[in-house]
Amino acid sequence: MPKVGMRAVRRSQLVNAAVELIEDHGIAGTSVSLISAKAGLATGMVHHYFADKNALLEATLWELVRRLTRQIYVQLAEARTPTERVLAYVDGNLCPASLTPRTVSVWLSFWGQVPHNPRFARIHNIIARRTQAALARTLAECMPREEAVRHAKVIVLFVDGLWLRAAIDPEGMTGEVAMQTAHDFLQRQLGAAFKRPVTSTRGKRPGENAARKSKRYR
Amino acid sequence: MPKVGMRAVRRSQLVNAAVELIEDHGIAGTSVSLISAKAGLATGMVHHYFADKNALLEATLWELVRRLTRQIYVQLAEARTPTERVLAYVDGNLCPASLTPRTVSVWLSFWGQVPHNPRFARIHNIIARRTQAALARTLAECMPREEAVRHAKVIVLFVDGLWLRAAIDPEGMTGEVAMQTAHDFLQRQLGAAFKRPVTSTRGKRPGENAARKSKRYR
Amino acid sequence: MPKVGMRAVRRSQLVNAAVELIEDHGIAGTSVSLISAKAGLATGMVHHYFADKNALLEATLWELVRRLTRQIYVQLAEARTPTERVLAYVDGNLCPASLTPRTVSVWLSFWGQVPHNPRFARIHNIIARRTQAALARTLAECMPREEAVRHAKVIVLFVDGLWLRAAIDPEGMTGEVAMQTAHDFLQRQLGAAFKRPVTSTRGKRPGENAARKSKRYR
Amino acid sequence: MPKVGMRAVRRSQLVNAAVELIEDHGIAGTSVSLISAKAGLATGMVHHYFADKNALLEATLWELVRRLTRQIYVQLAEARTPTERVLAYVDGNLCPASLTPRTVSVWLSFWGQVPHNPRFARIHNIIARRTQAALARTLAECMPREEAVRHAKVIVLFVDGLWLRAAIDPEGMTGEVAMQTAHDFLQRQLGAAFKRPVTSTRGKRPGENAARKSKRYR
DNA sequence: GATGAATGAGGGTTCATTCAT
DNA sequence: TATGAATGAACCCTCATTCAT
Repeated sequence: MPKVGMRAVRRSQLVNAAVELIEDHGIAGTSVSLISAKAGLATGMVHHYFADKNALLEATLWELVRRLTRQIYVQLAEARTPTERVLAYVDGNLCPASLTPRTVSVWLSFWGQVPHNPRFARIHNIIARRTQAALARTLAECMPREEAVRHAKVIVLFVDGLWLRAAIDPEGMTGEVAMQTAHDFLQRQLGAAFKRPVTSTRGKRPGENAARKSKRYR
Repeated sequence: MPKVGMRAVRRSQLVNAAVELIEDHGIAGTSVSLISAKAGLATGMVHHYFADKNALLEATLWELVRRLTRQIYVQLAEARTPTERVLAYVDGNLCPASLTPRTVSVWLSFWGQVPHNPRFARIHNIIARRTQAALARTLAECMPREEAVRHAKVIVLFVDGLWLRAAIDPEGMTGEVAMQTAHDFLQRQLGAAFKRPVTSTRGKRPGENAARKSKRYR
Repeated sequence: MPKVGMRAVRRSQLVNAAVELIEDHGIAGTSVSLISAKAGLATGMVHHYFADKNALLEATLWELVRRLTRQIYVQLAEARTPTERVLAYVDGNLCPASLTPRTVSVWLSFWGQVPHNPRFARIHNIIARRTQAALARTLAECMPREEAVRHAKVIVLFVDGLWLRAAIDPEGMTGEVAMQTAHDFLQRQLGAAFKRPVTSTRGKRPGENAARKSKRYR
Repeated sequence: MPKVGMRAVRRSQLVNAAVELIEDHGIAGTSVSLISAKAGLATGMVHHYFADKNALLEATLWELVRRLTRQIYVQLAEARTPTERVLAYVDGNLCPASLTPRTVSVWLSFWGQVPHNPRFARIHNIIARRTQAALARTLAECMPREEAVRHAKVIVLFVDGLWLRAAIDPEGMTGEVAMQTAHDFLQRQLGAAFKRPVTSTRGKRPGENAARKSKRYR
């Protein structure tokens, strides 16, 4: 009889293998047989557990989302004030653990598919909307709703810009630089509302003690 | 003697065909035979005029740069003050003529190759450095050098963010919206230094009467 | 489970098809698609069972070595004295079963690749060394070691010369002629040490009753 | 009006370029465009001066024959006795100037084509017959005709064997080694008829002072 | 005489996918 | 559940040859 839970295990094996391969060779350089080989499985398994290559890639994209979300949770775990929570979002996206050249490269690969793959486009839009909404909600705690939305938009755009830059110039735009740039920006952008001195060592310890709170950023 | 000047003509044909195909199907979906077919040439011609597919793609990327630069020239033609020149840069990048879904899609395709293609990476870094320097130089006309550099960085990042967003959500982030968002942002970001009321209809007429001034953005 | 043992079967099919095609059209005229077609398989199979065309050709060369070795075994099976064993080597190389125009043609094709293919060069050198050593060992049974080595070298060179000649003039230099020429040569070259009257009909019956003895020529 | 003699000049340019390329990359790796490029001419010129690629290769083969013949002339120039003339033939074929890895490699390339190219086969047979006849004629000056023919055959085969070996193992079988091996062999093979002490430095100076005598080896 | 543009078939190779076992 | 054999279209690229200029 079939082993229980095999499905989840196998899918996870394949997805993780796919992430690594896309990091190294991009989506174009990642074939089904490479994925199954790296996962230690036979080629046939990919189509046994996924409808086709695209379905596997879609699951892979969700896995990326999950990983990034986890980083944000890590930061959120210790955030107490709205200001800190905004920072947590930004830092979760830009901390060295998130903004590695490899990670950024995978995201870039998927972005490149968006215009020709409605499924990917949909996922990205969901994420973008979710993120912006969460950010706006947080900001609304200490400023008028309208202003909060406007700021949320700007922050998301700025973070996206940092990611794109990191992808194109991984040496010049490391996680450290990106965080510093973002902090400076936030300081000026949010002005008085952003009182807290942004000097903490936050983002430097990707402590595993978090990842439990606030489904809001999921 | 064989027809003279064919080289330039054919290369141009092939590059333009490549742009169109990448707009429609991405780099992955753009094969050499499709390119030559769209250009109305035999498959062999691609390798007669380019070392390989990659060389053609590189030329294609430069063509994209050229097109974008031309839009910036269009805007610059009528810019008189530093403020207007900063706007010209931003509008050249975001005006509806530049930020079409198709154009954005091609750029995204090339960005996706950057981590695995040193040639593309080099080109993108050249452009980024060039752009930021030009912007900083312009801003330095009305503020301290250091501050100018800082603003230039932020503006470039913000524009990049807008492009990425436009790529992922072409409906929501049209050229018009992008320009408006950017103008609002600039207004706040540059503050007093940015006195001029940004309300012009600029960017809506991609007049061909320009493209002559200021080698600085070249 | 997939069919077991297919690997060996398919590789053999492909190698045999390659031999036939190279016999007929040379290596240059033997394409992967021709090979797979002659083997009754899809083109993809070649790269499923071999790293690339070169790996298939390498396996094909080893198959040729195997076939030639088998002929030598056939002759060795009935050899009792050192003299007879020397003759067995020579006859195994030159008997009509070995020295057909087609066989010679395939070898010539591979020789032609040697200067530009290190793998082929290596294989040929291995064979040459092996052969000469075996011959010298046998000759050493009835003459001083030094002399045996000298004779072995000469015999190998002479046999090579006969192969080259057979390749260039298959009509004039048939297996029969080659054997007779070699026997005359050996008679004179080895002189007294070569007492046995070389008149047998050996080599004319490629009996399949042998191929078991003496690992020495392996 | 057409420049006189251009034909010969151009053909020579192309043939020499072909020799160099085949030395480096074999016949398979030598394309028409490579040849014309190396000759400093346009691609079209090959088909202007030769019927097709094969005709050029044929001319190239004849050029190789010419070069080898010239080496034999060099040796023949100083040969006085029949014995010396036999040596001259052998040395002309094997002297370091003739038996370079590159030269041997080109010949091997052409041999590889022989079974599938009647034109090449014909040329090779002409040369072989010519050579053997000349050698037999010389030997007949100091031994019975029948014996001379037999020896001529053996010598030619042995020299061919040395070439093949040199092709497959250029390090081990240099011109020097080949000459020494051949001299030893001749000494023993021809025995009393071969009185002259073979110790001269012959073959070490490819003096250009010869190349005039005896059309017999042409 | 000389150029190199142009062709299109064919080269080796990779690939997602299917399926018998 | 799991294997990897099998397919064949499509990939990029090379080539000998022709031909307008």
